[in-house]
Amino acid sequence: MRSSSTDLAIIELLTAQEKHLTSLEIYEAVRRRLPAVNQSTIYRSLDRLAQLGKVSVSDMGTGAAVYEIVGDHMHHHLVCTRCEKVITLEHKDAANFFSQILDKQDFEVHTNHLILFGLCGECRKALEMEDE
Amino acid sequence: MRSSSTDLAIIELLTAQEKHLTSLEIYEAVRRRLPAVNQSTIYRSLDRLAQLGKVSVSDMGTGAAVYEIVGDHMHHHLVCTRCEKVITLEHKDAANFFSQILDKQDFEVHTNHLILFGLCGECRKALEMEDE
DNA sequence: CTGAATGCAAAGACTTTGCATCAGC
DNA sequence: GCTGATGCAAAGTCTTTGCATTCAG
Repeated sequence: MRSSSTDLAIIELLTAQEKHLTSLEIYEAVRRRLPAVNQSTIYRSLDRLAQLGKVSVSDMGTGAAVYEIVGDHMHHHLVCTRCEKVITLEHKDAANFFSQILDKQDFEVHTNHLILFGLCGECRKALEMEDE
Repeated sequence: MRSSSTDLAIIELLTAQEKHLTSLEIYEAVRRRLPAVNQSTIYRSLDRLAQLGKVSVSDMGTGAAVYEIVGDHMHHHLVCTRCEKVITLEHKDAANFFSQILDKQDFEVHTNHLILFGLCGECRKALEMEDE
């Protein structure tokens, strides 16, 4: 049916990719398959998919939201603010932290896609060199 | 000196408040003291203060960034997505998580103001009632 | 005088919305 | 025909930028 053509294209795109994409990146990629697609359709489709819990939306503070498929294997991202590298953090490494919060603060964290900014090892070393 | 009048007004405002404010809220509050102040001045001032590490900027996914004073006592926020309540999470409760990431992933988290979304205890109970 | 901060208005980036149209049931 | 998805264009929101002006030192 027509209703799912855009949704489907997005789902397949995000499933094939393993990283988060901006709406613009998604728009450009989907347009290769559906040349007539409009950007507002992408936004509407993404909203729908987010509502259904099929994609996650995060704001990385860059002005543009990023979208990612919600798979069975939940994970988070460590973003290096110097080299922009994105490192995956397995959910199990955060699960303990989240359950501690539930115990101590009686608060159930729902964030299904945590993004932490900082410095990766290489950039830390590079910065140390610079300081000398 | 003139250079600090806006900066100072913002610092004092954010110090008096204990929560994060949007640039618009800051603009409107500062305008009560400095009626002629321009919104772009607020943005430039906030940039400056963020650069100096005096305020933290976070994106709560609402489209508008929120700003908060960086005090000596670092903390994070748990935001209930149902009742909008904001709970403070002491940094020491997150420090362990961050140092684990440093050990395991060789990544130094710089996020000085983490915002986690989820459900507070009251809302969890309320939702359980609804389900019955 | 010089450099930094400001006001103002315009531009920019990202996203949403109103309305007519179109596909599928 | 009805319902939901789409295209198109306009508007909206938040933020940035260029340029002339103003202030402090």
